[in-house]
Amino acid sequence: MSVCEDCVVRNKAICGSLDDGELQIMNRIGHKQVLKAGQTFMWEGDESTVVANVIDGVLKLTNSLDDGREQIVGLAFPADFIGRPYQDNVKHTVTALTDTQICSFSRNGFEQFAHDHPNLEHKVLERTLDELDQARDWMLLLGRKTAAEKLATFLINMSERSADSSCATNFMPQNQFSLPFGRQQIADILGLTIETVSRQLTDLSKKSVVDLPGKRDIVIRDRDALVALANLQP
Amino acid sequence: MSVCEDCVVRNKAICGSLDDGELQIMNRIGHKQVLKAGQTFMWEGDESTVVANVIDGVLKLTNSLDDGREQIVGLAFPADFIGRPYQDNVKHTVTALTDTQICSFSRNGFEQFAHDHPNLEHKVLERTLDELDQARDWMLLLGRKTAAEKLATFLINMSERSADSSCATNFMPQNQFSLPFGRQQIADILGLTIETVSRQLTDLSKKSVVDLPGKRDIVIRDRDALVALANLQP
DNA sequence: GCAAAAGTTTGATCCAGATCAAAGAATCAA
DNA sequence: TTGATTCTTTGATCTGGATCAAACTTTTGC
Repeated sequence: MSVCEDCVVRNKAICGSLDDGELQIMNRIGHKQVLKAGQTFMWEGDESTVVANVIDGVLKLTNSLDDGREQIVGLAFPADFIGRPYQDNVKHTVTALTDTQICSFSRNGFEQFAHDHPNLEHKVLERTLDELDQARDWMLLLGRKTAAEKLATFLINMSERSADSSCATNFMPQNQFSLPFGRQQIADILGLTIETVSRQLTDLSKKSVVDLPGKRDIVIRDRDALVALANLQP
Repeated sequence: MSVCEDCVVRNKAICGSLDDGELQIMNRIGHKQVLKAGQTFMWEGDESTVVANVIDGVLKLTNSLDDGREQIVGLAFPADFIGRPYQDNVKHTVTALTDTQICSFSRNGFEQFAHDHPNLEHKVLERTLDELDQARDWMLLLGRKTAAEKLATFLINMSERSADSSCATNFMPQNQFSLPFGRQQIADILGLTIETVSRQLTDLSKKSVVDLPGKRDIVIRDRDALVALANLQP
């Protein structure tokens, strides 16, 4: 396995808090691992035995009901942390949306290492607090926004996330990007049906707010209009 | 200000990880504070300057849109931690639902203390991870459950939370409890309107699944039926 | 104890988004 | 290249929950 020095997400992931010596130890307990698109890394209810950093690719975190209804409760992009330390069972399913590379650790090994390196644990805390804020923001969307507002908010959000993962020096949101997933997945993120998602996107396209050159491609033509439609909270 | 030894939530709150000496230091930087029912502790977007432990009472965390639509994104019960360390602005409004007592710290003081006491920071991390799991569970409810399922899930959930705050030795969920809030608040938790909440509760009462002796009182008469209606994920 | 205010229930109606159905597009396999 | 599969769009219809409206209940203040 290659050393962390080569790791593309080294500076953005939690390991960014470690010095070279610490990184070597972490290196010893971590494993690079590949997931094919569609492959599930852990299932809701599973015993929590591994945690990982995403190196490349996108994963979805989902909760679902026994009749098949599914809600995507989070997305993990490169440098994000997945898995559940300090808890015996994981609460949501983690599935790769694209071919994915992760750097995984046994939960025990990770917890031990984190215990000895408060810097690392602090990074995990900061990340978790951010994710909690994001999850709570999303609750407003799920509980109170209309379908049109949901789609607009989603597109703005994705354009900002695409910016992060593309180029480290340029944090401008991208007005042109490709989604790592299809219409059904968008529906599962927004708490809508696939038909409603399709209709709303067609509407946005008819209004010339966005272009849809390919099935998964989005071009934002009128960002101000999209922001207005999103009704972002003040 | 009285010492932490008298504090009723001492063992359940994050300060439970501290020894007596540490607690005395924490005591020096903390202030007991009282909030009247309805009083807002911090506003969404405010500069983050204070954090606190809830000693007694219940608070709601909310996000809202400029046209008044509101979503309750969390509840804080005794021993819970509120506020946002490691971030310059808070992302949601925190408001007392009942008369409330909290133990508050300046964010700076708290962060400094946490930095010097990894045990405490670890407790905050564990709590934050739990809250994140809960928030994500709630996203499934908001995005995918029907009104009837939402009400049933809510009642089961509240009965379990009431158990915790009442008696430390007995963790049995209570079948009889009083809610710290009215119908509109329930609607804001579930992403429904007040009318729908009222109708669903009336239905449950007609089916003899619950009794509603007072405006804010709930008696669960048939817990199995309620669990079945809640469609809790497997 | 009584009027005013606030919160809750109930009824009638409406509509945003779901459901059902089928026709395109794109992708894939051989 | 073609047929099969999968995904997406579009159309028609239905319905759960919202909205509008009004009556009822509880709480509050004097």
